[in-house]
Amino acid sequence: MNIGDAATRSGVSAKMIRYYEQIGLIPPAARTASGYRSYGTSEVHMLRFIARARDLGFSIREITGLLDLWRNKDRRSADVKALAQARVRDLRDKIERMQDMADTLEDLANACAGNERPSCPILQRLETAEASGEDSPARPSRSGGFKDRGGS
Amino acid sequence: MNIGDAATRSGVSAKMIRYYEQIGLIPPAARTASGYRSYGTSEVHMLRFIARARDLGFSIREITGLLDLWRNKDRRSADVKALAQARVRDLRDKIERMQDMADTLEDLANACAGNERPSCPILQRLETAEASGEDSPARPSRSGGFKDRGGS
DNA sequence: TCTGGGGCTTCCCATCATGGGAAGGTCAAG
DNA sequence: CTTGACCTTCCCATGATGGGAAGCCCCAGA
Repeated sequence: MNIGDAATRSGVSAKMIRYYEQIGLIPPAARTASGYRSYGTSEVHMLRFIARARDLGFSIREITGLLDLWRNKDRRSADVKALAQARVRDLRDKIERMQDMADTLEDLANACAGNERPSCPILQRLETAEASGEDSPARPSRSGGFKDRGGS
Repeated sequence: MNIGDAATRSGVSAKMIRYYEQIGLIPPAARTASGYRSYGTSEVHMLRFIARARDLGFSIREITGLLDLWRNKDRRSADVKALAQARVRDLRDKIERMQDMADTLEDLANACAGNERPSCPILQRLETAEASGEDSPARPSRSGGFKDRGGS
């Protein structure tokens, strides 16, 4: 089948299939006499594998490793497990920090009166708490200033 | 203080500070007579806010809105509140999707023996699609939303 | 047999956030 | 005054992905 069919069947865009081939993630596809890429079910299979892994947040680099494990008869499940667990740790950590920020943001919203008066108390607190400039931008003398040599 | 100090104090690299200024995320810094950018504590504070938001996966566009929340004091508090609440909803939604993903991966990892034998359900699962629900036919759609920059 | 439209090819460009590095100006300590 | 760390701008690269142009190919319909 042509690349378009392979794309719709695998869920990987034709552009991406060519890209994956170009960077060596997948081997070069067979070509028809006129130069069209030609795919079979095993290629589509592999592309689906890649699509799934991308969906789960694996980077291309990680997928390279997964593909190696997948294609290798001697693959060790421990390697696969370690990869997945690393991703999970990564995600859990990120989720935790996102929850922190969501909570903060929610507090901020709840502290707002939500009327037509300007300024939320928390916003003011944030500003005045830290906004006290100390250094002054070194005023005059030396008219030298600033050259913008030739930029666009 | 100079950009280097601001960078180390905020956790945003000097490169990124200039970039943020260039794209208008932060206002142009004051300049010394010789052209050096000059920062005060409020700028550092703002940069730290940005760093945290970036770390949590907010896009620059989203951070623009978040910054308006606490930087723009002339806003009606109702607007501030609505904006904050919208962000919170977005955040909770993303958290939920990330949790789904983490759960799926964790299940897969737990089902993996993690030994020298080659059978690991993760690989089979990846082969046969359906990691966590129906998969949409021709729509690649890289699990919407959160960015996964800089991982393990 | 011709023709039109859609699919295929490669190539270049854009994105977003980030970093590397070059070429040159500035500053502060020795 | 020299030196080395720091700053300035500008250009280029990355990783994944998409957009689009120029040109070739294939098949169905007239």
